[in-house]
Amino acid sequence: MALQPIARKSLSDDVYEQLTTEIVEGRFEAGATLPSERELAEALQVNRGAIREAVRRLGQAGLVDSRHGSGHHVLDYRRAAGLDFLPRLLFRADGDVDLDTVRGVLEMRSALGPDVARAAASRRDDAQLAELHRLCAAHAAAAEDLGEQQLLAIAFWDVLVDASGNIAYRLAYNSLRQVYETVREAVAQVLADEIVDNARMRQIAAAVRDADATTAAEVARALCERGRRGLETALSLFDDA
Amino acid sequence: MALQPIARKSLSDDVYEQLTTEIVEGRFEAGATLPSERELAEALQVNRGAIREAVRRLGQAGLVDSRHGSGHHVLDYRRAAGLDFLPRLLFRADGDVDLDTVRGVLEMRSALGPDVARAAASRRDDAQLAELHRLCAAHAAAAEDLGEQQLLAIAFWDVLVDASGNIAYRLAYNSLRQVYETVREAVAQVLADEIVDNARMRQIAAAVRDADATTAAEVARALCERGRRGLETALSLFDDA
DNA sequence: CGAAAGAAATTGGTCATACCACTTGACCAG
DNA sequence: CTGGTCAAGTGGTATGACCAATTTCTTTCG
Repeated sequence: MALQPIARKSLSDDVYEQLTTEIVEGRFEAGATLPSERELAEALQVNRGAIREAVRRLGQAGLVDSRHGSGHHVLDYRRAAGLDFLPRLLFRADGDVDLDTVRGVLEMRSALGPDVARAAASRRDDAQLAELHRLCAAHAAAAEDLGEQQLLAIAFWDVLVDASGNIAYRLAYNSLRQVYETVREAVAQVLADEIVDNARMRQIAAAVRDADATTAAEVARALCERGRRGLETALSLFDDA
Repeated sequence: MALQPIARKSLSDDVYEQLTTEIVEGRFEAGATLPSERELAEALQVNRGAIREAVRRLGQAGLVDSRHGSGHHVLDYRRAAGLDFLPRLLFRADGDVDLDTVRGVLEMRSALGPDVARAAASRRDDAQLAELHRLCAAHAAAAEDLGEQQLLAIAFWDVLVDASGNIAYRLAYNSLRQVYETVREAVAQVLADEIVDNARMRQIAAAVRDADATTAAEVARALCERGRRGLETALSLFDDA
């Protein structure tokens, strides 16, 4: 593996992680009140400012509701958190990947992907079209290198999402991608069938070029389903073991 | 209008809003560096802690990248922000609603809604099923009261999303709903065709009961499309004016 | 002159302490 | 039962200081 920049985490990052973990794992139940900022500062041996920065972020993420004079009240993250919080649910307490979350992400991608391609076919501009074809060619040239093809496939979807001209798709894609990046290398083999499918990438690019929304959506659906089947196959082998 | 709780916003909330506005409207371009915390504190006449709380949230939202000793660097929110940031893009500088964002949200809903219904049909439990039917009945009883029917329709989808058993759908729904809530009353008339469609709600509930995923998805698609057509019709009238 | 080394300035990160503003609950007067 | 008062607890804001990483400028030396 290539060298990685050293991950520096500030104190409040650490506090944030600890608190989210406690909440997700139910040690602070919905409806409960967080310990006071002063108590948390004492317990975690950090300054109150660090606690406040972390709790503010909890509020933004939709995990707590802060009320002046009353305290920080824990919410049900399933009802109040947004898609940005999904990466935080990918790993469970024991460090294992939560497979239901992975399944959910792929299911959502299968629902969105076709419509992204459909929209891109009707709204793409020439620069995006050219970039799609360039990526298809690079992808073909990178055969035998799964990791590289995976990155190119990501870049391909990135352009497609841009071409869809839908800011909601753009932001949702960013959120899902954050989950994907976390486990990218680990799932490369599982998704290999999809990742190496240069033919379908080209078909999508061609359909987008021809403004053939129906074909673009249909091929995108088939492409996403390949990855999904790959995962289900891997999981079924897992269950047998 | 019913009495509303008084909205209190803290200083850091205000700072956060101002900074997001500046970034979204391009006065701080991607790649640029934010003024130092000390400068911001001086300029906005608040203490540095309030600035830090706000900037931390910018970092969590994906708008800036903070580097010790270097500064807070502005990112391209279109590429780095997640779906949680969508509500912040709903209103433009002049206070008008950004119609492209509304279009995008409805488009995304049309893509997800059918798959949510499909998944719900295969995974729902009895309690969720009963709740769906209860909401259908209440919705029928609330005819003539568009606002009430709108709330019941939201509750209906809420249960459906739960029943889908997909945490990604759950969180994405939460994000989209935050956008919807912001303009809920304003768009009730525009989406009226969908909101009053008790027949399709019942069809979905029935299909979910019968574990008929295909029908559930198909009817959900038709239902979402009604709302979308309502918006497009309203917008076309708008363009003529 | 140019590159390397070092010093200074700038910036984010952390800390301690104080005080203000709001909420809550207990108690009391009407 | 209502409304008022009060004290304790909690979040919100403010200062001022110092640490740590980075950037910029200056100096030094080949």
